[in-house]
Amino acid sequence: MQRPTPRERRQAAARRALAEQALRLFAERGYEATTVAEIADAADMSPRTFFRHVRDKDDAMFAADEDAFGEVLEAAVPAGADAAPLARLLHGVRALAASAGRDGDVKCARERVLEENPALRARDLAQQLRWQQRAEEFLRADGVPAGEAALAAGLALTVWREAYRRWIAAGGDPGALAGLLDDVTAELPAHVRALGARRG
Amino acid sequence: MQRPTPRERRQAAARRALAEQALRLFAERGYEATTVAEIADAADMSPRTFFRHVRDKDDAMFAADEDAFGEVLEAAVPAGADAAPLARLLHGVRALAASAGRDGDVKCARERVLEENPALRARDLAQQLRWQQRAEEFLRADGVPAGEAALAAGLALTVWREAYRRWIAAGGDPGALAGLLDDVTAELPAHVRALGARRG
DNA sequence: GTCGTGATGGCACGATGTGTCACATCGGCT
DNA sequence: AGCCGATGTGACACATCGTGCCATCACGAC
Repeated sequence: MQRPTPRERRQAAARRALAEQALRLFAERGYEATTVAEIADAADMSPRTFFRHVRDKDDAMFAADEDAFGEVLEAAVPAGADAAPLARLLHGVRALAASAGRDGDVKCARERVLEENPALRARDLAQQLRWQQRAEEFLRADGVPAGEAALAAGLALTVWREAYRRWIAAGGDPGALAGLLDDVTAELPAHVRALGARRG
Repeated sequence: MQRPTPRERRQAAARRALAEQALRLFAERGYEATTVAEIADAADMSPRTFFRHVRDKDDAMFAADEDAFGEVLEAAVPAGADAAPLARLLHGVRALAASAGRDGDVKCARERVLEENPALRARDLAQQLRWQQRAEEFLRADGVPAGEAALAAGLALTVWREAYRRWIAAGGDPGALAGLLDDVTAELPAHVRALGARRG
């Protein structure tokens, strides 16, 4: 977490501007109806420069978030291989909720755009998969067996996704995400217990 | 399940040919290096007709599977709202394993292609999300509350994905998928129990 | 055999994404 | 201050993607 160089600062600013303008334009006139030239123009750069900052049109909307999330998560997962893997990951997810659960209006608008555009939704899911894989590697680096780490990471992501889904459905009240996360976590045992109790 | 018309038969044959040739070409020379014109040519149709059968280049690879999977799953989920939601879904998933766990070589090749091409992986994840949503709707149609149905669907998909991942990692032995599915299911209680036992 | 419906192919077009070169701008250096 | 290398930016050309449009062809009904 050393201070960014001027170069990095300008690049980050450009990515933020692109993400903001892309989300705005996608929400206003739709994803397909928005051209790269328009996004680039709204962010004060040439179309050619647009592709220097982001990989493609989809990437523009995700350019901002990609940096922060992973770092927040990994920094908040407590070390110590004695605790349960899923418990450790959920601790990190809770910290992520505190960070991500603030500007609910923007997140709701973003979710509306994702809902209407399968290509963007797919991109979002791919990003979530990368988080899951990073969480899995994190556990394995602490000696957790591969299969156990992968399953724990998958479960943690499922809990996060369901809590986030409920949060958006409820309007994105600031601060409510953490409580929903606890709700979903508390519901896990019931699902699994009922599974084991099935037909003796 | 009425017999298909000649038109539907030809269309299905075209989609199968496209999926087969697309997977082959993507595996041979890479996704980016393969043009739509080449896939269309390998499947004996003009580029223009290519886009009549599949939405875009990505879609060519998924054109075949999209039909079967969902039907198999939904047909195998037992009705009866008295059983636990997750148990019902996992029963359907087990039937899916019996159907999908056969030609492991093709599935491994397919997975290699997905691993090397984020765009295709994203498409695959989007398809999995659609399955999850269909499973959720299926439960809700039987009176399961929304939140419970969504979480159960998410958990079922997580179990499926982890079992499938292990199956591919182990080489895709025919018939081994069902056993891995049972393994992962059996590991669920440990993760959740350890979660509850954490700090009193 | 003829006609109509639907599938196909060919053409043109806008949009996406990349290679390449030229210019501007910012930093350190004397 | 003035120079100079490095990096960022713009402009053009280009291949590919995906679609609208119309002409053509195959197949079934009569």
